[in-house]
Amino acid sequence: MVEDDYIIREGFAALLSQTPDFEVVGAYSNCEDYLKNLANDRPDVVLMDLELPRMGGVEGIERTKKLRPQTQLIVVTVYENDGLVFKALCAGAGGYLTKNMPPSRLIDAIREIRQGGAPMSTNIARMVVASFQKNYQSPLTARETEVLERIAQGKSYTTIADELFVDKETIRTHIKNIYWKLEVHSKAEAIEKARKEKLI
Amino acid sequence: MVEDDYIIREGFAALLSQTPDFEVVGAYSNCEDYLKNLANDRPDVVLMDLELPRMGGVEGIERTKKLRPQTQLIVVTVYENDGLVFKALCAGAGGYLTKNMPPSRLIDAIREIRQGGAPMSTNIARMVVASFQKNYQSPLTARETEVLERIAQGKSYTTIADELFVDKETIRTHIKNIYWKLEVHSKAEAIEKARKEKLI
DNA sequence: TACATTTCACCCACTTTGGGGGAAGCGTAA
DNA sequence: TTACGCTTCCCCCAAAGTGGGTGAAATGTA
Repeated sequence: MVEDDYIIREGFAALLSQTPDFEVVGAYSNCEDYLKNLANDRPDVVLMDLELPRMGGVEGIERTKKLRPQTQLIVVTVYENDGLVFKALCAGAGGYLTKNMPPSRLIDAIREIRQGGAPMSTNIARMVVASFQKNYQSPLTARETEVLERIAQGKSYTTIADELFVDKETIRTHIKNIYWKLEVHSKAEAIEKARKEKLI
Repeated sequence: MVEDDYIIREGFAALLSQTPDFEVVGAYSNCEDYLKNLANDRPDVVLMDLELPRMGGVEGIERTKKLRPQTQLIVVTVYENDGLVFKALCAGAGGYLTKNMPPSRLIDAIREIRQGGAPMSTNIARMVVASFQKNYQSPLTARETEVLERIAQGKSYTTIADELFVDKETIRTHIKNIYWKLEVHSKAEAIEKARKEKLI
């Protein structure tokens, strides 16, 4: 466990220690000490806070996965901020809980991740699923979206024209209209804006 | 509810009907009939099977979201296939359950999605979270990965060179090495392969 | 009828791309 | 020490791609 708040850390440790089949092999207040002992502690599951002194939790997750890939990490934090959630998951977190949960949820979550699951708080799960879904009120037409998706795959105008069975000039017209609608002037800008607004 | 198996459909309908606060406004064996009655039924939550005669479940989800965006959909299926799961979520599913669950899970899931959650079976949640994570044994170096990520953002060699504070020629060398390692000969192929193998 | 969408055409100038070659400095591991 | 991989930079070439401009016809829909 890595958690800088003494009260919470000891509380969790006490809870887990008295649970059958659970053993707390380490409880640290910062990532540096935790990583130093990672090879010795050999944890199955790590509970990781994100707001930590010096090295942040996301970097702690990354380093853990590099040093000991089989380690499972569950983020336990107060942050429900989009960016942080996805950074933590990309870094290798296998679960994400917010601190407003009943303590029993922690026990369940650890069992769940050991059984091949991905324990998440309600809101986090929704954010994760929503990240797959497109914006339903796009300024782009169906055809333009189709073109932009292929642009985002790195395809050239010629390739796209062949795939859609139209002339290269048609694709160029679509691109011009896309740029005008998105108020951009290049592929990179268009892709960035489209991804940000979930148009593709 | 859209479910082509009579036994399952009637079983679920019976279960839900006798649960307090729940009302079954429609139980269909195919998407066509379901969509025809969608405006009339005005469901809060739809349980959607994926293997259906004629129109598939994924298209059913898409059409539902276009006709009535506020509708919440939970996929209930036997398929745990990667492709289908992500297609369903991209199409607009807000939850995904596999049929090997206890019936009580269905009730919980409907309550969960109404409270802003995203109910998922254990394995599905893991697949979804895993989709954010990179391949830890990439053939590419850190620098090459950095370059390829920017290529996938549609940036030109010149732009990438400026961002990384190196010469355009350096980027060209990296690209050549990336192409050689991935055994590809163009941007589009490199992006496709890198995304497929989760190198970026 | 008016409008949006989709399709195609031609002009220009500039950049990008993929492929070939070579090389120097750096650190690490055999 | 040697060898290797990584990162950096340089040169050549030809083909293709890109962004911007203007115009227009066919379709369907409100």
